[in-house]
Amino acid sequence: MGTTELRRITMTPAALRVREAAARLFYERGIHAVGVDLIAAEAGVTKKTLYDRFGSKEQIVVEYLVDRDERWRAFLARHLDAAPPEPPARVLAVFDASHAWSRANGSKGCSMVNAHAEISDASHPAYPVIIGQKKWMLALFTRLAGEIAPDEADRLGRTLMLLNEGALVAYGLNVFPDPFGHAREQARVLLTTAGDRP
Amino acid sequence: MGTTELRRITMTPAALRVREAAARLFYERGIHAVGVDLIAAEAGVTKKTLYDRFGSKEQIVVEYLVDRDERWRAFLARHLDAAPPEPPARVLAVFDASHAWSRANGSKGCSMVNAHAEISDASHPAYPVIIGQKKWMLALFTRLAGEIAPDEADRLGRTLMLLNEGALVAYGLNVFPDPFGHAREQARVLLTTAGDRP
DNA sequence: CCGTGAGTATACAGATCTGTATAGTGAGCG
DNA sequence: CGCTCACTATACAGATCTGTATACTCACGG
Repeated sequence: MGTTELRRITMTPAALRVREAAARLFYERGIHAVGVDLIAAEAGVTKKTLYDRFGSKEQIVVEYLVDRDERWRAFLARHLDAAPPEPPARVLAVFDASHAWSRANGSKGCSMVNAHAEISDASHPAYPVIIGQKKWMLALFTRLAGEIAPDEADRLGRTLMLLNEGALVAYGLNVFPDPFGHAREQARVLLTTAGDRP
Repeated sequence: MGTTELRRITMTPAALRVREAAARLFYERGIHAVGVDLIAAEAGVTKKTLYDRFGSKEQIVVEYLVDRDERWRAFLARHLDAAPPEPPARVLAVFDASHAWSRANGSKGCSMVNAHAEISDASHPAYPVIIGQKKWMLALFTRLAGEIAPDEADRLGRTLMLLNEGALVAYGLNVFPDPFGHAREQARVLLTTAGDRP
């Protein structure tokens, strides 16, 4: 029931440097705009090594996105562990995590959404990774909302999802200042009125 | 005060076919993944003609996005003209327009957001077009919200913006069914409670 | 009737793309 | 010692990328 299966490539030090360089370049310039020669050069590695480890550029893309997904989930888990136990505060902690993540990882929006824009085929191995993260986020929001207003969990979870995704876009495109703060405040209001009239 | 200036290329029939083919290919496969040879072939035009009209691939990208922007604004204006004059109904008409537009134009999300993901340089001539459309949408939402609750126009406009952008992403990635319907309903609730307690 | 402009057809330049081949180095280990 | 493994260095294959050059057709307008 995991998000993906395979992906059993040995992460040698050189492979880690490749994934690191690819992650930065893919995110900043886009996947198709970055060639394997550049990735190898930035990683301080020959193309031979790169292909020995990953086998194809497509596999590098998959490793990039899977790693990004795992990092985000761990990052979010840390924020949730540090949050107060009250359910509404835990929801707000998700928006705080999104904000902190975006500030730390650059302002080009969501890696998954950006990758999706460059992948035409739904049979691409990176596809389930992208969709999986969004479904997982919706499930998380819905679960947290269910601890506040069980019979409105679906509606609230979806609304929180829209606010968070909207904030990610607004942050990346600099539409207005502090979109995560705004989304967080709107989420707070939403949960307050939902919890007050059960 | 217009969004852009130049863009004075003569749109001959062949040029129109080029822009049409490029628009479809760019949106479905991504900008960097599509070459000018393919665009010319799909448009039934030689590369000579393509370069005589546009001069560069970059210019084709700009024309693609400017045209998309103009089409969307005209499309939205038609929906707003057909909507009831009551301000809340006009806000909901924006979400209906987004829904109809997305249904008609494919499920790869927002052209502007996708293009932004592939453009690294902020000095790219397409940049102001992308940012311009989002700022314009925020201004529209804020103006419409101002006719309902003037002293909350900014807050409501921004929240409506997040709901709409979030729905665009959720629709493109198929996160849950009918995100525009959901966003529209949440907007309705938001405007009702805002209008009721001035 | 002659020039202009939009278009076709084809070939090519030079760079860059993904991916592979050959040959060799050096460290760890049984 | 000898084997494996991670890695370097270099060259190249074949395709595709953006962009240009040459030579031609055809319609229209002064």
